[in-house]
Amino acid sequence: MMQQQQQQSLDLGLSLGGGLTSQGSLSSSTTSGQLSPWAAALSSVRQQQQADLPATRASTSPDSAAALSSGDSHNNKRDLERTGSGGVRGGVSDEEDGADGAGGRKKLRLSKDQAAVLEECFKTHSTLNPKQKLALANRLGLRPRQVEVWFQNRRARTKLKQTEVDCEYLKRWCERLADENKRLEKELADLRALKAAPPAAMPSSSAAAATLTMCPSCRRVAAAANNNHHHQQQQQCHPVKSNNVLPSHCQFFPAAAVDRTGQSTWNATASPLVTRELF
DNA sequence: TGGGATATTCAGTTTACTTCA
DNA sequence: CATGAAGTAAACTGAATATCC
Repeated sequence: MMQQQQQQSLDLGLSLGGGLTSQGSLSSSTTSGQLSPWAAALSSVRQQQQADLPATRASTSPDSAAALSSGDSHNNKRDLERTGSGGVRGGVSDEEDGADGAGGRKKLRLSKDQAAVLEECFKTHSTLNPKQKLALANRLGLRPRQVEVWFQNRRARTKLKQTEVDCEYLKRWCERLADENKRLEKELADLRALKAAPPAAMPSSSAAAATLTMCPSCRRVAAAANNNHHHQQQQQCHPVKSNNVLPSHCQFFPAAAVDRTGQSTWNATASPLVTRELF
């Protein structure tokens, strides 16, 4: 038995799921010392092997408690099997041993403590291996299947939130591109107007060309003669290299799109979630 | 190497329950 | 207080995929 427990403690925390590894906000906070949820789960396994009814069960719904009290070994054995795609419709498959004879699917509402523990564990690992699942279930007085379902739904919620963040990012990026497009069209119109200017204003075509300047960095062309170009208005296109950040108009596909460090060009409203690789 | 069995995850859906007007 | 709509989350289904034998 002790060997099994030691093996469990070795196994726990070693199966980081690959499903959401791109979501650094969930895993980045993890440090080597943050396996306490699993350690606690393990210790609870040891405790509950000696105690039949853990206190946390009082907070679970009647059907859950009934299912548990109706015979843990039976339930655990069944839960180790998958309910599977061929499972009985309506959730009766989980309750068929007398927990809810009426046949209707009763829904458990997790207590705050249970939810907190699950959240804590989810921060550490977004997926569970079977031993982790069992340990958590024992600690919380839930069935392994319930823990498994909770993690599935939690992953789905996380993904949904991340999708919302991505959508917001794309929306803002689209707005920026539209602005940039508008500006370029205006610039093109200016150039065409300049080219079509009457010779009276321009003594020669070479003289006209001489009045055109180009920013060496952004390669934007403008007439130096008039002060309309932003280079004159802003003194310089890229005035001071204070922060090594290119101006926005030079960032058609900004580093933010592939930068996972959060250096987004629109991070003024930095989201709590991570900007994903979008391109 | 191909195929069946099994396990796991995910996307989508259903449904019990809660909240609020 | 009763009620129905809307929202939330637990639970389910089926498909895809990986691994083992």
